[in-house]
Amino acid sequence: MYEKYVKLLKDHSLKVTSPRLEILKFLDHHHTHPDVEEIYTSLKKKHPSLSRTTVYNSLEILEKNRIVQAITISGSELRYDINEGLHHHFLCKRCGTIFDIDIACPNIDKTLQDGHYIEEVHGYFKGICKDCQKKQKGLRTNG
Amino acid sequence: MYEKYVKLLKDHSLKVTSPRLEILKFLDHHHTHPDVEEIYTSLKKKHPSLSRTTVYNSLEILEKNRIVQAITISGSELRYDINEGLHHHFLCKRCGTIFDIDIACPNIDKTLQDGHYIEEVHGYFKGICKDCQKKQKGLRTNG
DNA sequence: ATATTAAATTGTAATAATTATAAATTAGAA
DNA sequence: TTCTAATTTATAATTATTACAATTTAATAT
Repeated sequence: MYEKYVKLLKDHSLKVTSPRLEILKFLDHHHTHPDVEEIYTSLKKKHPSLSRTTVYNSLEILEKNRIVQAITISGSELRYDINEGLHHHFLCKRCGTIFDIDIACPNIDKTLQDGHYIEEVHGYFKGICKDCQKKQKGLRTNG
Repeated sequence: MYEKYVKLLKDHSLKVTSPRLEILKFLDHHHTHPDVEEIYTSLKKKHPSLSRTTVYNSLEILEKNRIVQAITISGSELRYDINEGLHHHFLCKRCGTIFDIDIACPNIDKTLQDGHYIEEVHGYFKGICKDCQKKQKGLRTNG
């Protein structure tokens, strides 16, 4: 059940603790880019001893080890994602949903340019998602 | 002196007020991607009646009108930039400096893909800037 | 198995960034 | 010049995050 996450932690010489395992499992099962509060609230139900601080601490160390990724696309709070393969993100300004998008980006490979060494690449796209466009069209036709 | 900014505001049917003019002038003269506090503190010196809330409000309306751009690369606070031509940003993890970078990105033109309509593109790159790399090398050679 | 210890977890309090609110002021139209 | 809606201002409230100190625990050595 948890072997996958145990291995992930051990491979990074991190201690295997239940908050870490639960957070990894949650992110692995919920690719909705949840914020800290969502992760905390969800896990708290089954693990009442969990502390919000632990969620912050765990996510920080998981991020430093590149196991999870923090996304700043919303501007107000950090959103988290299991880090499996580089991909970009699209935020719908209307419904707030964050979609994974995997379009090719020539700048993705860690290159030097201007002499700056690139370790991370974040592509954030914002606009109106497919579903919200549909809703809008429907309203227009009827109005 | 301020004609340029007066025109910008009028072209967007925004009222011409001195906070707005001062903020635009400041961003036009300081391409350092300042946060709200830096803008507020700097302007407060010459305009003691200025309120922090006004800086927030003004930046919000300027952003909605695409006159300025809010950057979320740092993750902790919003950083602002005059919106002249699409370009990307590089954050140095060591010194915190945000550099403008203008590398080509094929995804920049407002395209549809997956059916999502793109209105904004933000390319954030993080790593170690040229200067910080130099410093590091110097230390290594001497130690 | 047990003891040991550094690391992790927990709960609370503090901080920092942002937003809400309501009164006073002001830009721009009439 | 008057009028009105929009803007500015100051303060209070909220939200996300970090600091801190006490308790607990994972992993190692005994």
